[in-house]
Amino acid sequence: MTQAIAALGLTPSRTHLLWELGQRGPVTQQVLATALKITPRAVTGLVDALVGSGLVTREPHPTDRRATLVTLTSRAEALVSQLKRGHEALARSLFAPMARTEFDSFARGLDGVIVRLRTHLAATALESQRAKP
Amino acid sequence: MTQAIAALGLTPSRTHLLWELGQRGPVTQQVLATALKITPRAVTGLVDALVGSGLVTREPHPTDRRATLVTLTSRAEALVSQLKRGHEALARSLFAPMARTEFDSFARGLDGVIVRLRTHLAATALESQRAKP
DNA sequence: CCCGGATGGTTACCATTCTTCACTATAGAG
DNA sequence: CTCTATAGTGAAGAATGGTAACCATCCGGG
Repeated sequence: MTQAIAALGLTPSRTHLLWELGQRGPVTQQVLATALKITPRAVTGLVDALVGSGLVTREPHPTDRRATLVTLTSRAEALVSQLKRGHEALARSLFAPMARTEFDSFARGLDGVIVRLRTHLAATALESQRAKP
Repeated sequence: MTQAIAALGLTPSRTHLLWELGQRGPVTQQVLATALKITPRAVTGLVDALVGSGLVTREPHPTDRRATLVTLTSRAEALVSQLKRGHEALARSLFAPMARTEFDSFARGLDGVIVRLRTHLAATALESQRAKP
């Protein structure tokens, strides 16, 4: 993905933000911070850069004067839909050759692994929290 | 992995370098650059930091006076084997619950996906090379 | 109504990772 | 012995992300 992204003159993080914005429509930077799993401070920098590139605008929030709504420009919307098409094409070329039953059991296996990984991460996160205070 | 790594007072990149060094034994920085898929210049910085932490030493290459051999200290070796144990334990907890046949077909499916992904990457890499000159 | 705590965003500062370009020193082929 | 390729580094900078301090605004309980 990084290759295709760089070809469009974007960095991975900025693209990730555009992608989320494409999924959710205009949202506050807090929402973006949560979606991207970064701090609100980091969102500020990414939005600054994208505003500078004319891919995003900051609009005032209609009811909360503290917040800003980040919105895709039409240029960015075209770009995001191009990314989405590329993503779907890649996914198809990776998984289409698998037989249906083969794909299903593969997906089930992967689901199990992910569940166990999440469990493990939650457990170790609790441990480090207990180690701090 | 990043969590477990930080708990040992290491950064991800530096740990990756130690890991590779653990797999290969003493090697030149060129070899490390290739293994880590970064430029030789970046290796210099990582090795500098690890020398500062007493985890690695720079030894002169026996036959090539331009090159240096990067070597793990005993402290780093203990640390790497601890990482390896953690890695194996995690892998077991993720995959052990799968039945043998289930695991086999999962692994086969994953292999296929990876092969197709590599093919795709190679193709797009050629495209961007053709676009440059 | 208003006061105090919570929330949204930003300024300032720093660490990490990695890159490109220029340069030195050594190897090795012809 | 010269010419080129290779190993490593200095300088400068881009991108990503974090913490701490701070301001403006929101909102609920007195």
